[in-house]
Amino acid sequence: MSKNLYVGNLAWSSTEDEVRTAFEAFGEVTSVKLIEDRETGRPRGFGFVEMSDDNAALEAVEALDGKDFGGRNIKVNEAKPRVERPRW
DNA sequence: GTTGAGCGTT
Repeated sequence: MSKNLYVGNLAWSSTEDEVRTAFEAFGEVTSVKLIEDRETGRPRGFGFVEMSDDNAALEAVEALDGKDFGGRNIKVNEAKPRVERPRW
């Protein structure tokens, strides 16, 4: 099973590769998505990490939540289900 | 050349 994770309080200098590497230390990372402002293009300082193994994802949450990352304490939690694009 | 809560548009 896969689990989707929310990562917040990221440094603006943080990249998807850094986040991916940090989470790959606990399990296989399916995808990494850093969110940035759609209007201005500026990084918002948070993102999402999808892991193939849910228990590994929980391990990463417990291990990386509140930990120093990029000079800042990041917040890691289970992400809320994103609304799929409505198509009608 | 900036800023700081927070859940994304593939």
